[in-house]
Amino acid sequence: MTPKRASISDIAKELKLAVSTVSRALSGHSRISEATRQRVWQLAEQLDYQPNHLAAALRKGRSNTLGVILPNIDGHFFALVMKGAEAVANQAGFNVMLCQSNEDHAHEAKNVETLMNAQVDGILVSLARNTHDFKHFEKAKQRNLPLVFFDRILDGSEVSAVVVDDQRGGYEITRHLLAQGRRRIAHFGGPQHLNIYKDRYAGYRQALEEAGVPLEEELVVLCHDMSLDDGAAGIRQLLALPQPPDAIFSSGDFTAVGALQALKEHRLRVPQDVALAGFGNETFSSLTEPKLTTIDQRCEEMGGSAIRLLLEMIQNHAQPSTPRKIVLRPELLTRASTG
Amino acid sequence: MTPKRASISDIAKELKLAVSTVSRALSGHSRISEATRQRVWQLAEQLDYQPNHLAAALRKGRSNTLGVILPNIDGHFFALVMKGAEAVANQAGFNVMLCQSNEDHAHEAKNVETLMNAQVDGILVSLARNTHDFKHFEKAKQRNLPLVFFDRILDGSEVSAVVVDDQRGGYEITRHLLAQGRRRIAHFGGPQHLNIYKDRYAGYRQALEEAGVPLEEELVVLCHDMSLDDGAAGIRQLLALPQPPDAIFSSGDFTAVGALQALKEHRLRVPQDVALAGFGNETFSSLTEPKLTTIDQRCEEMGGSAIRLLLEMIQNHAQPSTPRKIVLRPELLTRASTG
DNA sequence: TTGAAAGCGCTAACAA
DNA sequence: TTGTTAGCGCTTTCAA
Repeated sequence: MTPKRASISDIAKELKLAVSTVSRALSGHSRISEATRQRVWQLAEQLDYQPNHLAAALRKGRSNTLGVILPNIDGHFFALVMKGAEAVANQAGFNVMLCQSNEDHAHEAKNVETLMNAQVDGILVSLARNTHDFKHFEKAKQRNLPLVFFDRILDGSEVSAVVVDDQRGGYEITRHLLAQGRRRIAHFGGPQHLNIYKDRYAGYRQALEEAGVPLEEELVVLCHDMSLDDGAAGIRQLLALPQPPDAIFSSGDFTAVGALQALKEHRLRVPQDVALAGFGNETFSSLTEPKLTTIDQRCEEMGGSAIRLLLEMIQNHAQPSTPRKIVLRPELLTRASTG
Repeated sequence: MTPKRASISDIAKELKLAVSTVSRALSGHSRISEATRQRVWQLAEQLDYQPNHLAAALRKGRSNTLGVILPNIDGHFFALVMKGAEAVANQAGFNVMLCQSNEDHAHEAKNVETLMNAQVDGILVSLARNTHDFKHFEKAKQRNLPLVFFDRILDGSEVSAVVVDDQRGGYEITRHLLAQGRRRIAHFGGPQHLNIYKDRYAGYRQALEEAGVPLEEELVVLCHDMSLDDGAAGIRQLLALPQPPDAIFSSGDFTAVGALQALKEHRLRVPQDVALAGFGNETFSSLTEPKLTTIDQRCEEMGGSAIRLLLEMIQNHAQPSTPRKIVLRPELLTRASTG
């Protein structure tokens, strides 16, 4: 029924050679006569030989496959990271196995196991929102399986990681608002156990402090899931203040857009009455009216760098090096929403 | 250095059993005494035994891995499809290997080969924009490797596929515009060699015809890549007409938003002066002002259905059934942009 | 119910 | 330069 695919031993038989010879000829080994190499390649082509990676992987103990665990794949950020990651991996001859944790700790733990069973040579991961510990990675670490985190990492864990300098992003965007003459700058922050949101908040505080503008607790709104609704709710809360803000830095673009819509409903003009900035450079951030000032996180670059780091660790597998951390510089995109 | 992971034979040795017995015990075989099953599982747990899928795959000739080829992974549609696909695959105990063709035919051909070498049990694919033939899938088909296409398919090819009823989508959205009293309805169409754009255009024509509204050639604008710019250019072209349209159905949301922006620049009100509808339900389509009427394509469902179909084909691998085509019903989302 | 043995397709050490 | 052989870890007959 199914035409049996040609194997190395088929070629060997046909050519009356040893399988090892054929294997060497195919893998471009040096100690092989030009004549046999030719014959082997020719027959391989003719039989449409396709190497069986599974067998090679089993034998070599390397699958040439990388695992990637993402909280989700819809959504701009992770999709772009994945794009960068896959490109670099493929270039290096590695396949990529994708798992989604669906923002769930338990699911994430299962993903790790799945990927280990699949014998991936390394794992790239961004943590689920409700992951607070490192337990489910310990097994992988014990096995000396290369592990790289990106974006959402666990503070204090001894692992390699690629992140964008979130604090700098928060700092630059706040400074930009200050430079526009704003003084009552509110902040929409995300869950503070996640490094990214903590750092963005820290950047905000740093900029204020440097400018000698006191931090007003009442202007800081911590959101749950950085949704549109969070933004609208935040606006309601802020407008109820005796002295509302004249600018808002939101740690996420969705929340910023939610805020934008709410502000419009309250007949407040952006940026004249309130300047508004987001974070993340989502697709839609350049489609709102006014267009949203935001921070670009170098998503593709992040994915690419992370995979490169992972590949490096796989190559140097012998000596488990000390964890490395790559910090990318975020890019401030000033647009109409901040005047 | 790396702690060697426990294998079946390790367990066998320790327990003085045959590897075959241990294998059966672990895989829940029936003909096994309860006592040994217990002993085996206990030791497996203790040694933290993790099955080596590679070895099992090699032996069984099934890798429990599916390949997915997408034109790209950024962008709402494919990301959501992937989400649905991955979820269903995982549920069924399959891993997913992701490849991006980057909208390039040659790259796509290479992806097919890569996945075949990786011994995937089936491939799910949506065609690159510049793919016009089926050659690079022939090899897979000859090998009887289950193949499912989705969304972007090749007309006339004998393969299983999951698509959304694009014609119905175009039809419903045009009927909706007609119901709003619009009569000069323009259309932004995409590359007509792609089934999706051809069908949306066909739905448009069908609705006009049924309503007895003649098709005006001058109101049909064919775009290259359905970008924002295409939308803006389209508007310029349409507004130069002696009699501009009172409604526009764009085959894509991006183009629709480009049109929206251009219309605003020309001080035309949406929907009062021109009603505007897109296609695809991109995230941003509900964030524009006014919100965009559009068509939801059931992305996640499409991915899930496609994988289910693929799994079915893998199960029934013995008798290669006739190709099946699943057609999902699109959902019209009427929002403010059409009044 | 358990065991022995073969083999999936490939690579790599050792021998010739 | 080529061949022989062992074995990666697992499943699956066949035999006991």
